[in-house]
Amino acid sequence: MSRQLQSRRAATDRDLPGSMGFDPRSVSEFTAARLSVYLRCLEALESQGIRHATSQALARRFDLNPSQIRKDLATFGEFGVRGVGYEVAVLKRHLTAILGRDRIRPIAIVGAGHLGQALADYRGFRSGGFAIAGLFDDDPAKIGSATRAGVRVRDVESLPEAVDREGIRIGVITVPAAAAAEVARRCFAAGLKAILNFAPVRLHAPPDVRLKNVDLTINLETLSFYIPRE
Amino acid sequence: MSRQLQSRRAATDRDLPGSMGFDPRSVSEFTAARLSVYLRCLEALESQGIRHATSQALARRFDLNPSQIRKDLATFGEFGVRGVGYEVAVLKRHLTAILGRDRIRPIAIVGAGHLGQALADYRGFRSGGFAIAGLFDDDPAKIGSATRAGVRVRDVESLPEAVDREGIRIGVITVPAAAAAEVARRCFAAGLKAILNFAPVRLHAPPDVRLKNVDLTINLETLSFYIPRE
DNA sequence: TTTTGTGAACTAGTTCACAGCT
DNA sequence: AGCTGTGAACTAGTTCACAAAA
Repeated sequence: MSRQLQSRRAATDRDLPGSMGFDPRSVSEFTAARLSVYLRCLEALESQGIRHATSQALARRFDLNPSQIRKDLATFGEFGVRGVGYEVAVLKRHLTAILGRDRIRPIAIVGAGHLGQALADYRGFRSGGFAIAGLFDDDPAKIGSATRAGVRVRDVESLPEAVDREGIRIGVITVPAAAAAEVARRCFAAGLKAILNFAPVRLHAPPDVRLKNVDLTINLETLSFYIPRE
Repeated sequence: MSRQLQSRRAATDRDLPGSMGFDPRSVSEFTAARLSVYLRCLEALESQGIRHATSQALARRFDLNPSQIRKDLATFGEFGVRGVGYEVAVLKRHLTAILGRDRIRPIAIVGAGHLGQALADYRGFRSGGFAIAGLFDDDPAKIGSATRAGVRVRDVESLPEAVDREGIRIGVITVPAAAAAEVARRCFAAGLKAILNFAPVRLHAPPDVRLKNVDLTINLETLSFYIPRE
């Protein structure tokens, strides 16, 4: 299964789920994450005035295999020219569309603690094509206050309305572990379709919501596992 | 290759690299990350007074397969009792030793921006057995100041000395993209053996240093890739 | 019985190697 | 000649299924 995308069709076909010619669910998370890396790289190349790149040249920048890159791209169409390589502008345009980077994606951050506030102020999100549409909390002491960079903390009760009005699809959970399950439920109920969870608990999402856990403690512990003990 | 750990040896053997009876390098990152999840779960079970658990019972808590758990554990020894299951205290003790959770691991955070400060103040690290040994920056305006929770910002020039004196092995990089490569070099030179990198650049580390990238923008973009576009 | 520990089977992800264009 | 696109081969990770032990 899931081979239906490997066929020799052009990227402009419009006969699969949605309006984009491919079904994202059949693309592995590894591939999706690499697309993001490729796009970032192409933006850099373009700003350096480089108009043209081969899979080999791209592969050297990360430590990746050239066929990996070609396979990843082939999932979505034929963007290269045999014997020549890829035109930076063309490939960038396609990846931009594939990743939805052509519009600004509003995100909601739930949990205005240290981490939530830091993320709300993080400039990398804006430059990455995201916008902090709202920072929410349920603590009356925090609601109405603002982060260092001036993002106002809103009442989490107003989340559904904000999601609705501002077309938010993506939520970031930065509440303590104990509150995470309940907050996740609120996010699902409000209509969010993707959740990045920083709380140190495994949440489980309904089938139409994509969830990714970024557990900082587990990341650190995994790293430290590999340090040789004397 | 790397099958040498699957044999029927007991967990107390001391004949492999280091002093712990197994070579961490031959353990996959997936397995290592799950060990951390298991240990956290066992701590919870123990505090609830539950003395005993089967792989099936553990598997139900996350959405994992019971044989996955048994295989993960079997990498390190035979900790269970056939027909019965695992004794929580016994398994917890072994995982605690395997993950090095039996001592407090000092970490250095380099980059005292929003994110670095938020991480320095994050209580989850402390409760997870880590201690913020130092928060470093090269900006004279920041050096000497303190985070909300009172962590002092130190001069990054003093990193090697701090690493040496305080036995720090783990570094967290939270500087802007442009500074990351140079900061990483300083971390390697100072003797850090594991790096958690939040800067949106792929760094490459010497072979004796373990590096993990946590790129927040790529995480968000990967998530948003799976949201159905109308 | 019951449940572990583990080869065997399976599935997913990566790399190879080459046919097919330019 | 050179590089893409892609089946085939390979490698890593997961799940199955059952012998071994309590």
